[in-house]
Amino acid sequence: MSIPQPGKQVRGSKTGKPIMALLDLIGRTWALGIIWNLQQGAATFRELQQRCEQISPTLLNTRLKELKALHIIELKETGYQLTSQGQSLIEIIFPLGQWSIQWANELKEQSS
Amino acid sequence: MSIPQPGKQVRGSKTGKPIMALLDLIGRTWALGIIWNLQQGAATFRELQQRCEQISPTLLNTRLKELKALHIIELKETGYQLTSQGQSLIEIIFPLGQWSIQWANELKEQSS
DNA sequence: TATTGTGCTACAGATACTGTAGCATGCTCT
DNA sequence: AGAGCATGCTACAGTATCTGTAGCACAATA
Repeated sequence: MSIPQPGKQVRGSKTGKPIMALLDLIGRTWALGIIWNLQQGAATFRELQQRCEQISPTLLNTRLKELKALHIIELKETGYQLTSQGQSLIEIIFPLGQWSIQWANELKEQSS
Repeated sequence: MSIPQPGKQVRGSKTGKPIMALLDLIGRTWALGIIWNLQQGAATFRELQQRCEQISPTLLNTRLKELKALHIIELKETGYQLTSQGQSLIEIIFPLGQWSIQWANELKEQSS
């Protein structure tokens, strides 16, 4: 699967709109999970594998390459970590944690 | 693929944490794309197919079922539309549009 | 009755992901 | 030097997921 670069045709859109490249990227299995788990701080490859519970090393490496190529994460001496762009992305995504809790509660009510 | 319900084990996590169910859900191909395209207002099945450019009807229907089951979208007389929960979700996701534009610009600079 | 538009399904082929094993490299510690 | 251990990462077979084309069943309209 090719890396979804803004300006180019991506999976799901031929327009090259940045949002479509981003949606393609974070719509891939585990991409958001990896970013989410890097919130806790830098992690080595094997640490990340553990944080992500069930990810296969093959896929982890593929996603890491993509995220690196797009400057969302970078590999430093302490391990993989978010770049400043990655940081600003996660600040947007962060409220999802709170939202998901409310959502879970409402689903519980609606089903009872 | 089973529907990722908060409280249950999902793809990528055994803990049942709501955020993990949500990340599983929106990490599936096209899930975010569908939600994003419903911003513009309600759409019939075939309208949605067109907005999503290249989605297969099989997958579109699968995703719609999941999103319906989780009360993020609903089917009304005018077509599929976001529920109030879906609306609040998209308000969180909305800033991604702006972020992606900045990101695209920075990628352009960094590669030149 | 024929046409057009719905929502949706079947199914074969292509693509993406998992899980296990293990390689190559660089440490540290006898 | 040699043995252990941890690192990032790869190979590959098996499985799950997605695409693309065709078309069904139903309803409204002409």
